Amino acid sequence: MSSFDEMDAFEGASLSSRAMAARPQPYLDALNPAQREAVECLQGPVLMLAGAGTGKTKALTARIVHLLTTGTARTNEILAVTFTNKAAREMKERVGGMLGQPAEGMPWLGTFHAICVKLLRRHAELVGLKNNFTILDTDDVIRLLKQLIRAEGIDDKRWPARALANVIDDWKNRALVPTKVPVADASAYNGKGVDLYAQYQTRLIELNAVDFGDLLLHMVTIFQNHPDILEQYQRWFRFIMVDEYQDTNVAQYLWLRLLAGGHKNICCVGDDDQSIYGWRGAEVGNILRFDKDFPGAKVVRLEQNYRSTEHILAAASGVIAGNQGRLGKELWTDAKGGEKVRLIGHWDGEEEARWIGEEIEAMQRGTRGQGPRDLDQMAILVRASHQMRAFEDRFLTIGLPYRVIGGPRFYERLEIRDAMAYFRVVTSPDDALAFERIVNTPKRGLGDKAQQTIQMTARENGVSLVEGARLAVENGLIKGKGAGQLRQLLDNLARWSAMTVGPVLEIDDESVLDDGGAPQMRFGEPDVPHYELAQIILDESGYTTMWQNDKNPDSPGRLENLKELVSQLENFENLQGFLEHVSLIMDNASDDAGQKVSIMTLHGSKGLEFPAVFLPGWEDGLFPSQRSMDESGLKGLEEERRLAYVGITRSEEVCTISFVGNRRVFGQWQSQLPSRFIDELPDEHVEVLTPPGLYGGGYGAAAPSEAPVRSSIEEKVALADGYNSPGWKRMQSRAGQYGTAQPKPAKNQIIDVKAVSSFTLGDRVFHQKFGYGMIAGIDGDKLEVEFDKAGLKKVVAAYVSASDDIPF
DNA sequence: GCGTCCAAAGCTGAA
DNA sequence: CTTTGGACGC
Repeated sequence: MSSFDEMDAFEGASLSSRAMAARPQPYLDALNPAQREAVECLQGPVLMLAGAGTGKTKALTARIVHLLTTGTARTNEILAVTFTNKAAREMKERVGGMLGQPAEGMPWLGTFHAICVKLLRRHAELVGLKNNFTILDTDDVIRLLKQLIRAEGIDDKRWPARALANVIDDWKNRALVPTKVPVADASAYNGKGVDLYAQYQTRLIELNAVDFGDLLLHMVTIFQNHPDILEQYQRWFRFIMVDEYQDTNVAQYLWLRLLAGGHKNICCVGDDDQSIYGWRGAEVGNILRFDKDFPGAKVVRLEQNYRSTEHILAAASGVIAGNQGRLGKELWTDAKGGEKVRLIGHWDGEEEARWIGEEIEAMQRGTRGQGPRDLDQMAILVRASHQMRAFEDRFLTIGLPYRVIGGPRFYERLEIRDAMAYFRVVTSPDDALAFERIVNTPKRGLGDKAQQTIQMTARENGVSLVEGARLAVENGLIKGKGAGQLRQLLDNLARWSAMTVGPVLEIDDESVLDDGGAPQMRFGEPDVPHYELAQIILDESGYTTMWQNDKNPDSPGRLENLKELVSQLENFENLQGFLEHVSLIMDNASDDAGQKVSIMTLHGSKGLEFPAVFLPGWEDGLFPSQRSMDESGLKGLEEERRLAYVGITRSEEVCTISFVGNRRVFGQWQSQLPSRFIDELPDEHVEVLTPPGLYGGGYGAAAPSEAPVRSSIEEKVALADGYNSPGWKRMQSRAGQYGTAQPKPAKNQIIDVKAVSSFTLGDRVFHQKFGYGMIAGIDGDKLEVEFDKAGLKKVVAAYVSASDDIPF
């Protein structure tokens, strides 16, 4: 086997033939002809069209290994980009595995964002940044935009900052700097979009900060404006590989095209049928026109699927066939037989969760005719994250271990973000956003007015916020209790800063590029270990105490999280390194230990596979998502369909699709129709399950206002026998017409003014939040109601409806 | 300046 | 149903 030491012996020369002859290449023997073709074609542009489960990652990693063992490239000459950290990690591991040792030497294997951070740190000054710039996450961005919006006198209720953030993000994805935004987009955000975008960019530079989109955008700008720098990297990255090419947006596409422009040794791997990120600017067009960008490109199709049984594959193919304008691949498999895709309907979401929970337990015990399965082999893939809740609730109840992947992330929690803001202020005192966040957390008697004074002082003197705060307090502009507390905070900050050491970025010069070393960042040695410093900061700032004194039931949990945060810090060399890791790798540092069922979104499941997969919530409006169809029409629907395809193709052996008749949306019952994708599943590859017991099966027919009730046996039978018949479908579409016309219960059923007067003392009423109660008093349009559970409350009559229930 | 109460909005998707 | 932000009272 090769090793990096051995490879050093080949340094600097063109060695392919010698190396090839000298080394055994077992990784090549493990490939099928198509994979091998793609792997062995090292020079020139290559497009690998790889369907789901066709050994794409295997081929990609084999290609890297092939580049290395043939001596064609050295590890640091290969630029390999992925979209997720998960994918990058996996590829590193697999390259290491094939080489027989860890692939530490692949410095340029990573996500677009991680690689761009490295590059941008080297060239930050070219776009007006310092090399220790901060990376803002979505939360910071929104807060910043809100400030700008309010400064413009725009009502941020009518024009939410979030909407502007989306617009700007969209422009950045399309590699549009403010001056390049097309006239057609001038109306964006009430006509103020472009102006605010420009302001926002200016502000970011002032703050020495970037957002996610900037990482790419700035690098594209630099490459475009500095041909010499671009050329350096073109020489440097002699081989480029891109995973999930169908998901690249315009900015990423330009970035790649610029870098590959010289040698054109670029190998892109993708599957147009798995393009599911159109909403964040991905252009399927990139993959469709690859051979126009790179004339003479070799196109290889991987069509043999090694993952799923033929029924699962056929079901997926049947669904995706409904899309127009595909490059067209025909997946096939040697694996014959297996179970059909299973389909089941339930009364509501709770029952769906209950049934899936039981099914999982049965699979675990092996009583479902398959032999026992580990929980790790099972996954629930949902369309929208709010669907997860029903499963979590249910699994907690029955004590079924689960793990949520990509759910509410550790680093997005309030306490973690606060703690990190402290770290940020300490490591870079210019970080205004972080300072704003912590200045009055815990409460230091520094409210709106004091904070405005700080802002003004800073602006008038042209200094940072921290500096402005010091000036303000020294000049007695801040009064009362706040002044002393602020002074103490500032002293603390200065002290903590002295205990750490700022990043000593050693910008490597040309020679480093030429002699083969990757650009490095090095940091000085701090006086106190950073993890101890972190603990000190949290304790001395009073932040820990704040939660200790908080009586909320979740406070202990928050303290736990802070402890966890500090202990994770030990894995990093310094606070800066940690902060960067956090901003780029928002992975769930979930406890991998133990057997657990995975719950995740369909988007999050891409690239994964499980023996048994559950796909709940296949209902029109939820999946395909109404919003997607409203916003993007047929294009949106086709993307949803690809999502369905991705979901089904995650499964190896058992795939169970389910839908419900009633679902609670915003706490209100809505009747649902089965997804149109269910109609598109080929009958001969689907088995319709009869719901067990006497429950379930009904949908759309019963008034959703009542709590779920037992459905009739007739309904159940109709579901079991008739779902495939044209008559059933017609019935369902009719039910849909009636269904949507049905009066909605509770909240929406607002009682008009005339009706209000009809309330009298003693009437039974229903309130969406407080439940049932009796009217105890009437005061204009307000009612005093003695609620059965919530006690006496004064509520607006419009939010109460008459009820004829019987108190229990 | 801080806490409490109430009305309104929100649930795609994510580095 | 849950979360959030604004209004109001202390």
